[in-house]
Amino acid sequence: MPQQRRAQATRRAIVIAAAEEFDRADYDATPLSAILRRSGVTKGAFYFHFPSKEALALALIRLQAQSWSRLWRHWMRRGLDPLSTAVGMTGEATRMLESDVLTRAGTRLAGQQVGTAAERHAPPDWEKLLAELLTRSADNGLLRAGVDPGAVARVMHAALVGVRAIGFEYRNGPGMAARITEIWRVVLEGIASAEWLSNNDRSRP
Amino acid sequence: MPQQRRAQATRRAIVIAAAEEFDRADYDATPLSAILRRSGVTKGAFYFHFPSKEALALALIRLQAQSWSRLWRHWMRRGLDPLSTAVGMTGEATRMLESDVLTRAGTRLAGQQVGTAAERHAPPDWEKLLAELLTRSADNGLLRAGVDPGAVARVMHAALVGVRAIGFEYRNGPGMAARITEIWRVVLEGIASAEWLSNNDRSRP
Amino acid sequence: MPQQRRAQATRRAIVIAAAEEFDRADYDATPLSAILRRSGVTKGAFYFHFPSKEALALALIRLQAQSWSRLWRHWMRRGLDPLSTAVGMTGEATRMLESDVLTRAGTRLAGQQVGTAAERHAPPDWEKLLAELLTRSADNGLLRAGVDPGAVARVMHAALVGVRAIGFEYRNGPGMAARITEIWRVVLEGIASAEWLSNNDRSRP
Amino acid sequence: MPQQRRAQATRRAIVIAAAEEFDRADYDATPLSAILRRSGVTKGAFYFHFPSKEALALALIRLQAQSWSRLWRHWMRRGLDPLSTAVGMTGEATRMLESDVLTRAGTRLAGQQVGTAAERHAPPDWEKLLAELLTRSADNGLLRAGVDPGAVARVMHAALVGVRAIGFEYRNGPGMAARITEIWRVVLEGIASAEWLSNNDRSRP
DNA sequence: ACTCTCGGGACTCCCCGTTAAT
DNA sequence: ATTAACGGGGAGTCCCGAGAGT
Repeated sequence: MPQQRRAQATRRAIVIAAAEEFDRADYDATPLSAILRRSGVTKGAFYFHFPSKEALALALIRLQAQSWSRLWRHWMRRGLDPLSTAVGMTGEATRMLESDVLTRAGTRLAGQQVGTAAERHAPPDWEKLLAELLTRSADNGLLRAGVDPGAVARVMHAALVGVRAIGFEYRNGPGMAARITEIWRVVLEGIASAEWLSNNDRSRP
Repeated sequence: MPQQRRAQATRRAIVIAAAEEFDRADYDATPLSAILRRSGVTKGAFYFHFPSKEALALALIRLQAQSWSRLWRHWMRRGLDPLSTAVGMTGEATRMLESDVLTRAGTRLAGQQVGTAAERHAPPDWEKLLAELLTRSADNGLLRAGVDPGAVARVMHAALVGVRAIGFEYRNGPGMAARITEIWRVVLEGIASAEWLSNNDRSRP
Repeated sequence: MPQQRRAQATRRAIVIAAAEEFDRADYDATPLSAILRRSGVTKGAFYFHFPSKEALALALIRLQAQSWSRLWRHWMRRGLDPLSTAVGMTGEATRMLESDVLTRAGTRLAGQQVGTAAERHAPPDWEKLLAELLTRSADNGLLRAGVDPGAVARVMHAALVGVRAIGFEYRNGPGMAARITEIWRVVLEGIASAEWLSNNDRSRP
Repeated sequence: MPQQRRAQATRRAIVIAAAEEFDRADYDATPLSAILRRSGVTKGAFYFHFPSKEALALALIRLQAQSWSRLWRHWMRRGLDPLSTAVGMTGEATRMLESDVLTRAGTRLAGQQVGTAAERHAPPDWEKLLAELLTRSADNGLLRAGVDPGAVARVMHAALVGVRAIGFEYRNGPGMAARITEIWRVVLEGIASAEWLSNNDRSRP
């Protein structure tokens, strides 16, 4: 166990270098050699830690799935009202995407056909999560009458994915987190109850 | 002249086969051989029409840019109010993405790092276009007071991109066009003037 | 058609170089690179002619199977008595193995697990062929009473294979063809009828 | 000493696993990893016991050479007449090949180019041994007049090797030992003196 | 002192986009 | 417009030692 100190470091180096490379290009367009060069790890060492390039990508995907799970649990436990939870959680998720290569690469890889669908196993389903939070918001009277929570969930999901894609591709403009804040501002204006809006005036940290 | 007839047909066959292949996988993951097999064109013939695989991809990107330009011109000429134009145009664009492989492949390729950025030359900037339409909408009193047209443009742009990405990746759920309609419905509720809303009741085909 | 002239030459060069290399070591122990170096053919050229290393080996196996078929047909048509046919045919086969690398390599490869058994398809069955010839010999009274033709066929088959293996491995001693002649001499002494022996005195060419 | 107990067991496990693997495929086609997996020994442990994969193979070859030596000594001491000794000894050798993986693998490896010829050092020379026994048989009047003992030795050697090769490759038919018995029957009919034959009627155990 | 984990690269086959010869 | 050839680079496997661990 203490023996594995060096091994752990090597494995970590591989994962980080891989994240940085997979963040720049597709799975297919990223040669293993680039990851090896960046991490300063030889082929032999790599294949000691991972059975294949694909396994490495799947590891990244799994890491990112875990990140989201942790994030969700954390926000659920904070005990905020569902609408604030949705806003806050998506905001933090976006900031994570901006700041954490590992999460970013994992998310990106999850959207490509790497490995069998089974191996990627159930990607984190933002749409369903948002639908739940918004339904509960409606039940608690945080949404205006007549607003369809499912529709709003789909809107926000699309916007989230879009912001991510724009952030990945264009890499300029307001920055992902700012964009998400802006989107919530516009959408909330149309769906949130007057009461919720007045209570959460201009606080979207 | 009769000679060029056949050349045109060959070129067209290549482009269509390429679109169908590039629509299924990334640029890198799509071997030229697959395109040749599908189009029934030999290697030699291909290299007569295109200097490289990359040039073919760039041709598809250019084609899609032209599609969008045509679409824009068309909707500008219809003389609708700017807000209806934005709604109608994005709807039709989405339907095109759903029905036309060529446009779809081109759009997808445009989002990957194929060729130098210069060669892809200015991608069609939906965000700017929407900003213009929405600014004019604000000037014409079609938006509620206090609504920031630029922000709305960014929201819709993100949503558009997101819908496209979701459609590409997940390939299930409401379908792109239905999603876009839904998004407009939610967003318009928050930004459109009461007058515009009453005039454009539930007509988002 | 005149065009294929060069292709044929290249293909031939590959096949011959492959035979020479496969004759020196096992399929697995023979790197493709050695074949390419020897033939002066580049990787690209090779893979234009053969889809894989395995396909090349299978081609050699097929070539050798054809050689044997041709040999059999030739000796069958000569109209000799069955016993003389068996003796003459095995002798010539052995001389072919000694002189022709192609046949030798093919025979050797056929005995290894290259490709699926189906792809190697029915190896030439010397044992069955010898059994037929010897049975006919018995029917024609060329064998002594009480001799079991099947048993003799198995003996000779084993001896043939053994001579081949010895020749491949040890590469010294009397030479394959001489060994086969010798074996026949010993065995015939015990099985051939007095009449046949006197008619075929010391003529084993 | 109690230490060496476990070491011996490990070494033995390696040797047996190696035999089983080398019996299935060529030296080159057998990865060291397969042997390690089968024996449950780690790479490090392996390289403690053997300096290289080749050394392991050579150990197997040596083991088999010793097996043969022991077999020879045993039959020499039995005091049978030389011809019966030859028959009995080859029979038992074949049965050993059938039943003992270790001997089988060693014999197989001895026939491949593993290590330098010097390292394999003088393979057990069946041909010479048979020649000696048969010469003595001739001297003792066990062979018919005019029979060349050396020729018969070469015949039987080839048959032996052939039977082994057939047994390795085809794995069907009468079984090695039965084939050897059959071969002796046919050959003896032609070479053994009437007296020997009548004394050793149908006893080839 | 002794295991054996971990790391090192050379080498495997082969697929790829591309060009030369025709 | 086609057939044929080119060679760089893809992932992955191999046998083996360096050096970290007990």
